[in-house]
Amino acid sequence: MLGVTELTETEDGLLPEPAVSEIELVAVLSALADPIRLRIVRELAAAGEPLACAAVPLPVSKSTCTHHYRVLREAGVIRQQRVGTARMSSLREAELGRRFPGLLPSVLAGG
Amino acid sequence: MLGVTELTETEDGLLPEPAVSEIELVAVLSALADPIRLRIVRELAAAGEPLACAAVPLPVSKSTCTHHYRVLREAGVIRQQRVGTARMSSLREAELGRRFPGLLPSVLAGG
DNA sequence: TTCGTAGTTCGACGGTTTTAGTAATACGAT
DNA sequence: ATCGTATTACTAAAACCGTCGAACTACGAA
Repeated sequence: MLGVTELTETEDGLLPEPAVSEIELVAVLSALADPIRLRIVRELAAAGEPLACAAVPLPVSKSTCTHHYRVLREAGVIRQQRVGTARMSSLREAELGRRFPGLLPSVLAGG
Repeated sequence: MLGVTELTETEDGLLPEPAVSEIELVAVLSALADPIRLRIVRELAAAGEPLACAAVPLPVSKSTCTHHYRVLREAGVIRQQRVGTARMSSLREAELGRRFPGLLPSVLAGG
């Protein structure tokens, strides 16, 4: 079962995410090609530590917010973990850098 | 009128495109977040010289093909110029590199 | 146990994107 | 002039995406 994405939440509250080798370029680019998701990614990068969804102020409803975080997670851009009632999200910066070197930095730097 | 995108074709057959400063990150990412357009961009990068639309074999109809080239051009990723009956397309590699350093190389390198 | 907080799921709506077909245009060659 | 090639424009259908509200789950605190 090596390399297969978990379909259900693991015991430690980690939500399902693609393995590094499974991360697809088109999926990552699609995930990043949205102003709100880009903003989330930038906040996470700036924070440098896991952030709760609610910690990033966004001009959309909660359900839309959930949607955007899921797109990012399923693309392999972020990781999400249940901690109590919160979902702590963090950038998969190193893993992404391993799969697509230079991509995330250039996006984060980009105006 | 400096820095304003031309709305109509210029005399030398150059099709309307955004100025470097007008190129938007989200637009570029959206443009690249499609398998067919990514393929076009890769072929153009590999060729290193302007290519006619018809020179890149694609599994879609001609009109769809036109559409994808236009998306790339309007995002500022490629340049298109009429040469006789053909539209020669080329990557705006240097300009893109100036606006978003490292972005295109990382996308081209990515699996 | 009851309440509040954080977030999800579901169904729907509206707008955009992708797609193809058909007709039209521009040009080079005959 | 006419023909073939390359490509666009227009139109219309299908698929996709971002958005919301309402109902729901899960957890911690009082």
